[in-house]
Amino acid sequence: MDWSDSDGNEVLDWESDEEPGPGSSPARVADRAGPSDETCKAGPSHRPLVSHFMGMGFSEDMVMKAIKENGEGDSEAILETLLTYAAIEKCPENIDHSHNNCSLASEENNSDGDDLSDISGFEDEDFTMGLSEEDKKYLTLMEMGFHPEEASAAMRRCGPDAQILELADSIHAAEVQESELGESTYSNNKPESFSYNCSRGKRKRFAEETVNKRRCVQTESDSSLISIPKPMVGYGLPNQRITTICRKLPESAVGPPYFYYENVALAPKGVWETISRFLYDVEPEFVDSKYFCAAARKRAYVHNLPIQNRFPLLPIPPKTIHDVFPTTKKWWPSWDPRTQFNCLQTCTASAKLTERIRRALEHYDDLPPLTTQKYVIEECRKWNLVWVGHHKVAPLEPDEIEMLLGFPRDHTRGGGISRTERYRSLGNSFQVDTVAFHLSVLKDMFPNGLRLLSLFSGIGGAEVALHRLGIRLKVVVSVEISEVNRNIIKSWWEQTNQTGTLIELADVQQLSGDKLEELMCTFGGFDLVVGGSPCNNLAGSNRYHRDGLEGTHSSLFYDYFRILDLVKCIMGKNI
DNA sequence: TTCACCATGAAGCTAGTT
DNA sequence: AACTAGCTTCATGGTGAA
Repeated sequence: MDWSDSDGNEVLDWESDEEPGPGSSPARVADRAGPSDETCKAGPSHRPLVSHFMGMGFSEDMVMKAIKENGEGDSEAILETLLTYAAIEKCPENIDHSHNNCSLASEENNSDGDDLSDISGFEDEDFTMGLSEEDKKYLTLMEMGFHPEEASAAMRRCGPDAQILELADSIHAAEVQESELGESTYSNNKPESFSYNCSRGKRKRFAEETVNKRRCVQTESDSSLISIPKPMVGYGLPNQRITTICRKLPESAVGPPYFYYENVALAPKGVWETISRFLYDVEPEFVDSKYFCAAARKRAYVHNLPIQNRFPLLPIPPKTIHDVFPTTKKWWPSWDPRTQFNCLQTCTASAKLTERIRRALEHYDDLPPLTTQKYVIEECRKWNLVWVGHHKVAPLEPDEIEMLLGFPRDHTRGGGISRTERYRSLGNSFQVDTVAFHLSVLKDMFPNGLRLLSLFSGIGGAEVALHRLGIRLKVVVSVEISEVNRNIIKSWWEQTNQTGTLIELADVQQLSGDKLEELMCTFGGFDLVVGGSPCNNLAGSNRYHRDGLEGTHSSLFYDYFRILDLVKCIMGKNI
């Protein structure tokens, strides 16, 4: 059986997509290799300093020039200059400006190396505007090629006032210590016991190994807790000028197929460790959609996609409440400081609550007492209420939520779906712009379209994202338990005049190996396996059954893994 | 301490049917 | 009028991170 693309026009080099290319971090690559012998060429007076920076991966010429510019005394300034040089050197050829509206103007302004104000590496002020100094330091560390967790850990160790150089040193020191102890938390080559390689006969061993893995969770979770990076920007945001982060995937994680798994970031302790362990030790990418739209949505994504040359969907959505809903500005009281929404959930505020708020405010003109303000703001934050009149708040309408999440207007409207059901479906969905940004790297790889296996499809967030990216959907096998959601996808499929094939199935648990093999025989395999399994038992807002990954609904994650693993095996990478 | 969180389930409501 | 099914409303708390 030939599992290559049926069109025979997409021969991908699956092994090389994460190789350090021209866009990879000089800091990172050299860091791993250790200081080079070339250090000796540096002048005697500068030698320790030059070695230090060359050890971080900067070229000798660059270091010498930076020292000359700043003098030897100010290491922090030298480092900033070096980062600027690195940015200038890499930007034009490594960032694909054709896909986004990234302007080179500010880069030109910085090209003399004197203006270091933009060290955070962002062109679009939108994204840096709200960031604290601490956040900016974090981003700088990431641009230097450090892993998000390394950066977070160093910032915890060194405190909020630590300078970049001190933080970088701290990370190096930690690495040295780890290597001396013979264990590396962030190592690309994890111990054998952690890996789970797909191989012949694996399907038979699946159940047994799954149980063993589950058992491992309790004992290992304490020693390798994943910390959530702050700011929650993942491997970078749109219009970020420097994308130097380079990650090396564990061998067993490399496709085909590509996979993309999503769930709530703030899951109970140990959950993401378990998910990551199952999904071939790929570390989650934590992203808050507040950087992509006007509503927060803290999620983690485990995927084996390349992270270079991502581009955002256009038009870029507005990121403040006032920009999205200009009419609310008229009624927005000065004492309500919100500029963005909290997470759009599956339930909305009751009419009684909005009435209680109206009554609480009716006796005051403009400035109610602080206790009233506090009460109203608290409820507004909790339920994402907007001001629609004097002293009058209201929950967001379903079509407004559709817009915020990046879906076409009326995507969930009609077809017999109730209003409550719309809220629930939307609350459970992807934020399309965020997911599309991550999936955008597939556009150049699959110019003729791709074959998608979409598990827990919901209202088709992944499908909509790929479509909006202009990626043709040759085949979509969508598995979704809810009939109304399946109808929504089918309706969208017809309305958008798709030319591919859509197959809708109801239950991931019923998707057997045989059925999967049959589908893959028909279509020649899948290029991408997307899924966001239920979060019911993980979400903080569930006060009844927050039972973790073993909960009734959330344990369906294991079906995502089971199916992905089957696809990997059938695609035959190791057969 | 404060804040946020893809929720749940019982009770009430409503439209349709007999 | 009585019944039913499906939908809406309402009240409810704990965990984890900063």
